[in-house]
Amino acid sequence: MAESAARPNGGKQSRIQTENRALIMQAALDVFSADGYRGATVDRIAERAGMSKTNLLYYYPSKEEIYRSAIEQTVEAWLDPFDAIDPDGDPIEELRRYITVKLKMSDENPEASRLFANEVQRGAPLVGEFLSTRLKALVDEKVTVIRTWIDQGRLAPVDPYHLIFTIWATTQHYADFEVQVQAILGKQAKKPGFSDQVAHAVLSILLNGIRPR
Amino acid sequence: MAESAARPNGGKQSRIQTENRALIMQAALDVFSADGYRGATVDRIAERAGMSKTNLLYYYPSKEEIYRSAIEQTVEAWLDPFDAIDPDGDPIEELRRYITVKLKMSDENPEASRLFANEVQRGAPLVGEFLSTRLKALVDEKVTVIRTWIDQGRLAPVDPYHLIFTIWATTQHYADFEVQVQAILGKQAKKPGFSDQVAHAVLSILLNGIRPR
DNA sequence: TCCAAATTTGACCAGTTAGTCAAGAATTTT
DNA sequence: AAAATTCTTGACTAACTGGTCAAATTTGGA
Repeated sequence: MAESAARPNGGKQSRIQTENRALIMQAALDVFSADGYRGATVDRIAERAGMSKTNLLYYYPSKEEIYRSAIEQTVEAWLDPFDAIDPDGDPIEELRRYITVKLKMSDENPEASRLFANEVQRGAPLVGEFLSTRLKALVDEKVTVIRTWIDQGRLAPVDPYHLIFTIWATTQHYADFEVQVQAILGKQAKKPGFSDQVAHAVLSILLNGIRPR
Repeated sequence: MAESAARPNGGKQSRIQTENRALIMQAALDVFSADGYRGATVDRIAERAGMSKTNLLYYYPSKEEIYRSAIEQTVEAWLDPFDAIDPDGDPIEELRRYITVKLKMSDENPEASRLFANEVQRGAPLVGEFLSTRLKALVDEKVTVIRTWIDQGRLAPVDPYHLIFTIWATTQHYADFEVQVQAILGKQAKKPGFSDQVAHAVLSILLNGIRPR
């Protein structure tokens, strides 16, 4: 008897499984991030993945499951560099590195950023739980680190929560509002060195502020 | 012969017209900002506006037209305070005022912010033209102003474009990621003085930076 | 090669959606 | 008050959507 594709044998995936699941995830990222959960159609995701809708539903049992997988994948990738902020490192260097990594992620995988943004803007029906438990705990932890740095005089006395929000906002903006950035900057936003230029400008503003010195 | 409601007589709107159009626009803002263009349904907008779908379609001929109206309204409100940045004012004061106003807009009308964000993230099918013409021109104008301020030594030498993006990103974040902010800050994010607290923190970071002085 | 399992698909179904239509109810004008 | 206009609605349609099913095709190991 043919088993569900989710677990064809002892948890191992065949070559075809691995390939097709990867194709589906990439297509899901593209379509969900562009059209939102309700706006996306399984047909479109299938077309983008180069297979029939029926076949796609052989690998993932429902639209919601495809979405859930795509979101989970995105969230994990999103958390890693934040978690990596080192309490024992130099504050400015740690934040510089985090901002640089996040800008790079926005540049290289803007669809993931938009998918997550879309989910949160919808009211986070799926990741709401995650936000108020795991993410909140992690943020609280980093906030303590930042407070220590401030107490040691190694960082200006800013509200750590809003500092984190400001970093998230700024770095995500270049993915989420990519079209707007390109409309305003023109073709320069597509040139090779652009992401370095962004990193330099953003770091300059967040590190030094805009008040003349 | 009954004429289209769009122009019942010489352009004047009856009391009922005015009332219902306002109801529809508010409902459209709510629903489109939560579910996106494709995810929103005319039925839901009508329900939210407290009338039948058929009646709603009497006032706006199609879903797209409802969306277009809501977007246009939002864009206009969004442009005003940016346009108001005064070349002859004090740079820090002008930017402080702009940031404060934008934060207030995010606080008071987060739906509008999310509607616009959603449109841009979708690839700006409707406002794309606006972004690369009118908005670009306005941004270029303000960039010149900021450059002058920098040349006069009244502002730190930052890239004006990215300064503007940073301000937009940060101020919009509190509307677009409202759920995330609340999940992390808890109930404190709902208290009366919260928006002032946000304004203070964001201004402190953007004006002074986070490097210790 | 042969066969069982895995993969793929077209036809189909039930529910939803944008928009139409004709007719009834409310409001304004005369 | 009567007539004309504006407003409102339920019933309907055609297109689309998520998901099922049985049958065909392909794959990989013995």
